[in-house]
Amino acid sequence: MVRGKIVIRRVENMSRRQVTFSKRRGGLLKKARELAILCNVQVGVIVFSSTCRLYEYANSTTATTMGTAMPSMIQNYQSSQEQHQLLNPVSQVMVCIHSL
Amino acid sequence: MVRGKIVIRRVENMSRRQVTFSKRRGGLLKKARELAILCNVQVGVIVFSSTCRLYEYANSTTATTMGTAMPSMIQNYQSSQEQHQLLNPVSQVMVCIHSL
DNA sequence: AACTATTTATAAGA
DNA sequence: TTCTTATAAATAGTT
Repeated sequence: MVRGKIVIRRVENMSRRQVTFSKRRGGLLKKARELAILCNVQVGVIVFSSTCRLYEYANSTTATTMGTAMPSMIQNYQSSQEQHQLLNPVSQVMVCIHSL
Repeated sequence: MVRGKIVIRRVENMSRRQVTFSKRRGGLLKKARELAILCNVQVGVIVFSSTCRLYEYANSTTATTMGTAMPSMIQNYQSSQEQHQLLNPVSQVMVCIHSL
């Protein structure tokens, strides 16, 4: 039962954080899918867990092959950001080593 | 007032669709931000309206310059996709540098 | 944009 | 991890 309002701040207890992550990640992806369908818009969501596991949702308003929605979304994003990227070049990479 | 459950299906009325888009888009971005903070994970959301206007949220768990979170997220996404192609899912290895 | 009845999400407990 | 349930949060239709 919800005992009261929670404050939006990092959950310190690790196992509680894991449970919250699992629940809210599902909720976010569901909301993303609903927004895409209801409003006929392009939506992309990327989530990396603390162990760098990837969770994602992406749709396309145009017909595409399975699994191409996110790359297409990223292309659209980069196109729309071209001018900004010229001003703010980024080369940061998060390196991941994790046994799965 | 909500008269009953809605079916997740494209809203046909244009002005209602616009209102739904505005409300739910805000809700989605808020949920994304909450997930990132509560669970200390990397979250990226991209939404393109039907007029191709961009709405986005992205955070980074490592310190980054303003406005670099989404490009960083995209790089991580593309890296993780490359690794999926190169490595067998069974023996995938990743390194995770992450602030906890 | 504000209101509010209802649905939906979800925190904590089992 | 899944289910339950009380309560908070989101939101559809109205104004």
